[in-house]
Amino acid sequence: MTQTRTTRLERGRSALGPALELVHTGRAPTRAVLTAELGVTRATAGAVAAELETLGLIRVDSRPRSATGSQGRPSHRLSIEPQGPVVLAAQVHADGFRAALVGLGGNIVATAPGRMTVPADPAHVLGEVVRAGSDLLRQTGRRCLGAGLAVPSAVAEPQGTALNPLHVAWHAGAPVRDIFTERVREAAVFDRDRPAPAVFAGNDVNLAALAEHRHGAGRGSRDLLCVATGHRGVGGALVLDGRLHTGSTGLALEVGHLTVNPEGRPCHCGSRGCLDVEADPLAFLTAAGREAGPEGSLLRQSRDLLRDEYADPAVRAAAHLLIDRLGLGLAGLVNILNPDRVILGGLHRELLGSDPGRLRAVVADRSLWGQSGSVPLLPCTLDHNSLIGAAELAWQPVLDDPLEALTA
Amino acid sequence: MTQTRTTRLERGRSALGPALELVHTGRAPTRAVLTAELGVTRATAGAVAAELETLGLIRVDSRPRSATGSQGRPSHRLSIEPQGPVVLAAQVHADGFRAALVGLGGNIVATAPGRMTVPADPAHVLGEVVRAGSDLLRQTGRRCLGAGLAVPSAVAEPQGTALNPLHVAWHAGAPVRDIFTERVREAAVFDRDRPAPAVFAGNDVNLAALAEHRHGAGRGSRDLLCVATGHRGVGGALVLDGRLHTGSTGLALEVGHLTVNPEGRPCHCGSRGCLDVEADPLAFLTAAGREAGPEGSLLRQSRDLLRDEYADPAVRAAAHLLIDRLGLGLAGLVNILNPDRVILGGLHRELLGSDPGRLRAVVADRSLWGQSGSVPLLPCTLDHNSLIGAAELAWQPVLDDPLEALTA
DNA sequence: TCGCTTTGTGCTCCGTCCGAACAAAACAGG
DNA sequence: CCTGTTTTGTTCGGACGGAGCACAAAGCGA
Repeated sequence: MTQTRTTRLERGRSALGPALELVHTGRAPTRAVLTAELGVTRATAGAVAAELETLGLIRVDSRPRSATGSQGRPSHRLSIEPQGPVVLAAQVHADGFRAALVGLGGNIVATAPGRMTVPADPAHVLGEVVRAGSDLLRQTGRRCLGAGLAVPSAVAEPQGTALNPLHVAWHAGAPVRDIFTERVREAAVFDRDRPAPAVFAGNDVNLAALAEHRHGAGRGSRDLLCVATGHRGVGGALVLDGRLHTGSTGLALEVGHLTVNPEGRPCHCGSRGCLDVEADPLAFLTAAGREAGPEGSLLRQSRDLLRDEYADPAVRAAAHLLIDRLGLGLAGLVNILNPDRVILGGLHRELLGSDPGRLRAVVADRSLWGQSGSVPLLPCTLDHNSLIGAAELAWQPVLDDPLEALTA
Repeated sequence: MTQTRTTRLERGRSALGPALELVHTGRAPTRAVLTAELGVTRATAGAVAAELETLGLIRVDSRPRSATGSQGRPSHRLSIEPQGPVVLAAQVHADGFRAALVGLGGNIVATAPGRMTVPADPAHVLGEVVRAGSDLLRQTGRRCLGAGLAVPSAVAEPQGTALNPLHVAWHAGAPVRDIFTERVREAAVFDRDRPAPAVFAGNDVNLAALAEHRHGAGRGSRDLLCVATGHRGVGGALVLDGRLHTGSTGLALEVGHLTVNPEGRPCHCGSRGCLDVEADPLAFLTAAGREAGPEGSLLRQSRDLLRDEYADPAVRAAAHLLIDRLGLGLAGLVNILNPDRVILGGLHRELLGSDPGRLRAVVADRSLWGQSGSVPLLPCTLDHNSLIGAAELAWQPVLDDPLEALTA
């Protein structure tokens, strides 16, 4: 009897995956740098780069367009193949969705927005999302290697269900990953002659953090904390060693119920003064004495207020109040997670911009150890970071083992 | 010119390390299981086991003492070589220290306690520790492959300094790792003809968690949270995928300043009602209306009280109060970290034992998502878990690459 | 005793990457 | 323009870890 091999240590034994990841994240602009980053010989790096080019994933330019200025033979330049394959990425938000085709390197190749004025059930919304995506695929004629979805809700793993999809009026526990998978398969978006790739879904803040880690403000971080607020509530995410930390059931970094104001208003969780109700756009508008508009416009409304009426003492006071509460929450998270960098998205990004010194001071004051207190606070820098993060999820199998993903 | 190799992807390319780790943690009792766990062929597993035996680390018994009951040829049994090499492990606590020689598998081969009645500076204490350890080595004649130290303080990385060594009256920022390293090198504890191995230091709760993960209540967990209290303050630790998560500067899981009682007593951190002052032995004794003894006996005093006088309504009320506060803190941590298991040490272990239902209910009630609420809460099971954890730290290089660590 | 099942062992083969020698492409200086 | 220097790319042989296969060994059950 022959032996049954249980593939366990099998994943990505060659340097192909790491090499692609280096080009993907822009850390290997030339073959010489790739050689150094991989820690292999020039011969190996050359073979690896050639194979990735053969697979149609990267481009190797032997004619460097510009002299580097340094001595020696110029190295071949490496870049993502602009006509290469894409993945289907989508983001669902309070009042609509956005579908896109995203290439390696976080390049958005094509994108299409969609609006939904009435709350619609997930099956309908995701059907529209996939229809928009497959339209884009037909128009561009690209090959599609995977699909990823960002939703404004915690996503339970391994089920792939949306647990608190507040903004989109779906029922708690909606199996968004399975629905999305089904719609994508129906649309016949992938190569017909090969096994269909896995389809992914994740929380939008988590995916924003992942995208920022690979292509934005989080580049180079080994221990990245991201905190962001959209319209209601506060979300968090942690990227450890380049991988999203989702916890054992996908529910890690649900930071909304940290206590930041013991005398604060009651929260639906039973406590009071939670970050969720003390540091989101609604809290900001209330603190500034403004009337809150419809749910899907709270972020825009807050952002406009902060930018256009910062001279108004009430607005400034509200900003300071939110900064202080956010700072308290961040300090608690820094004490627990000890990240090497913190990036802020949504309204928190604007608050940081409005008074960086104040927020840094609060965090430094309330987190232990001066060293942790000096953790850098940075704004998110990518447009559509959740969308790009959804694409990262879909690209991951290719990054892990390009050969397997493309030919096996 | 020949190429300069920068060793980067070099670590542990063969299956030797993973195999040793499986035997070390008891997950590979036989060669057949080892084959399955490694996901390699029987031939490879056989070669690997033989090599580990040659290195003197494990024992391969071809004569199984007991029939397995199942059909087929009985597999060779694998076990840690009882006469194999050891590491020097030590733990410093409020009123003394303990030195030990620890083999693979978490086996304490020899141990020696030490007492210090007056606060002593770290250089003196660690000198005594190493003296005790090298005495043990001389008595047993074992080969020593590394050294690890557990201290009741956060340890900053990569400096290896003790940031808040409250119980031992050392100055904040004492370079304990360097001092320990120096003393160990002076004592000529390692093989003379080989480069001296690295020496490690870590926080005692962190190391307890690591030990429990490999040999105790945390076995098999991928996402283990540990919370414990000794005499004063509360410590936390997280073991992710079998590795201690220390954060970017070693200060992760400083959980003492989570707010668990908004109206609580002020804490030195500037806030009030912190876990540190609301859920440690001192808080328990105070709540029970008892006079607190000397610092180094608070845990014993609390434990005795809980065991012997639980009938006393004041004691029971104090226990319930602490359980409620601890539960609030655990719920916050569960929301942030989403562990698959929580283990409790020190007084928290006893509190769990005194009323498991109450603590589980509080955590379930205050952590989001019923699913996370049902995260298992378990007591620590190992004696001297910090000590064994310190040994784990010292064993890690051997587990990562046995060949390199033993012969290179 | 004879199958049946499971595990251990001895070979060959293959893929990945190292190491070294050599070639190519730039710059600097005369 | 030519030459040496520097840096990078290329080619080829070989080491090494592990797969795959055939066969042997060691237990159970009838």
